[in-house]
Amino acid sequence: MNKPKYPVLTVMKALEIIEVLSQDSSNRGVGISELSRKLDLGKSTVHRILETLKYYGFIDKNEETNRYRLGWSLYNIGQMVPRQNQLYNLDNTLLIELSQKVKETVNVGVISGSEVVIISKIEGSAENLRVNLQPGEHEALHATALGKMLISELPEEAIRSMMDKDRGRLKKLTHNTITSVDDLIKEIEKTKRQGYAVDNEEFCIGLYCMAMPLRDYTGNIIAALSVSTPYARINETKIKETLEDLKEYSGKISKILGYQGKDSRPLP
Amino acid sequence: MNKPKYPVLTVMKALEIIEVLSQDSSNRGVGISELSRKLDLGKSTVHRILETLKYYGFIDKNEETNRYRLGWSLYNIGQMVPRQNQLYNLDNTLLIELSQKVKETVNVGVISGSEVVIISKIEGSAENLRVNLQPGEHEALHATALGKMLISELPEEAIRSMMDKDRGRLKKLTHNTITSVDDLIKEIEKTKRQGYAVDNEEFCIGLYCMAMPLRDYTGNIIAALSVSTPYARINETKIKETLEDLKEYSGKISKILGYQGKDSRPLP
DNA sequence: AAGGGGCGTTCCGATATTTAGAAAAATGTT
DNA sequence: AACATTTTTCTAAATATCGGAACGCCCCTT
Repeated sequence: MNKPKYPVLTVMKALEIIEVLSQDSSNRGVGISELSRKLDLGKSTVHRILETLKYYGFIDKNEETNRYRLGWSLYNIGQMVPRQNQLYNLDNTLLIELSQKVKETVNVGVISGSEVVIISKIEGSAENLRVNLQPGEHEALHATALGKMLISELPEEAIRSMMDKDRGRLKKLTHNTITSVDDLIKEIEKTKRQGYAVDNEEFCIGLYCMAMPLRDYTGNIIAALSVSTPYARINETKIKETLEDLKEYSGKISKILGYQGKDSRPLP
Repeated sequence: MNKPKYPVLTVMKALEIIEVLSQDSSNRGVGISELSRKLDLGKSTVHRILETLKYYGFIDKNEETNRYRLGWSLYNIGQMVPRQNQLYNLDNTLLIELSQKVKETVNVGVISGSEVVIISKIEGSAENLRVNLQPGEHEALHATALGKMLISELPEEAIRSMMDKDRGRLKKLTHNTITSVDDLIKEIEKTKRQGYAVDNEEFCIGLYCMAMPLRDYTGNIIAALSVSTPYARINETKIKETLEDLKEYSGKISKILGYQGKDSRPLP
């Protein structure tokens, strides 16, 4: 991010103090002089800011040791962040943008039981040929790109137990549907390797789908984002472009959901 | 808490902005004009502060809607708070203080499996007669004040299943030990009502203990604090005084651990 | 299409606030 | 007990903040 045009220096100092305190691994707290040295500020300045932060509960002062550490209001406020940035609160702006870019239908789905549920759908702009999945609809995990993506990071055993098999076979929806659990496991392996899932007329004849994961602040896949295209419009370059776009937007949305990199789960 | 003597007004404004954002239940974010009205600040002022906060990731701006909400650094920093204030990082100052006040041995214990583990011990100053429990030692839950306190808020079923019974009886350590699970349940009820637990020569002849809960930021009992006294030194007034002191210090420590009152778990 | 209201953003001069430093008080160390 | 280090108080100088005014933008109404 670029610097603000008119930064408020005093606020910056306060935030930097908070940052230093948050990096304190000694767990003993940090003293005024230490902060003053680290941030190159006058001791009295640091003192004044610390007292102000303390008044709001953002930091605590240990009266015995005269050291400061993070306070519980920061914890409480921090807890509000995921709640304000949940998937269901997301506005559709990004989805609409993506759908306009790829000119196809865009879906967001989550796992519910052993099915995918569509929680958002933006219709593609190419209007004559499109799929009609409505938000709230449940679909099979094994036959959709969303589904494959959603289960891709579950342990193999969990996947096996989720599949409600009909005499050991998965429900066949088209001639392309993967019906053997072992094959599905292999497909999931491939999905994991590639980082995206494909449904090549496995759910519905004439429909090609690609999906990528949406991760939240824990780093887990909590939803998936897909682009559904009529098979007729599919070709090498379109696939490549769509995957690029999917990557961009799944990344953007994950960022809003708090995903911060490859392995964002806080250490124990 | 009392106001700082020399508050930094600019920082206060920034913190108040954060507080207002954290109270936003619309999940749509808050705009500049709204903040400006709520906090009675100039729009440009709010704008400048928001941009500064954004630069540090403390808040996020939705470029589509021009609204601001809490940012993920606040979440990350918030996550550091419990880690910096864990029970195990607690300095012993308060325990030492308490032990000097009551002139007896003070213990802190947690549940491990179906036993109490002593994680801190401060020896009493009255030196000739004292108990010798070392930190790390495991003791029975049903025969100690710490143990009773620790299980006091568990569901009855959990307590029953924790008690490893010897033919339906609890291990008898002294003639006072509670050996029937039903009696223990009744004792736990009493403990809950009183808010403190007692071990009246149930663990060891000649030893009287009182314990109170240590709660963390979730409001749960994560540890217990006890005072152990040789039976010989026990009398009505001493019990009363000790309970007062235990109350004061268990409160103080719980506060450090983030406990914020009767029901501190943040609302949904 | 034009006008009006709301909003966010830029910029600037007045001035109120912050700042550093010095010094006092408190704390800890030799 | 004297010293060294830290925190806290206080003040005068100056800097950085503030709100107002103006601009541009978007949306809604007329």
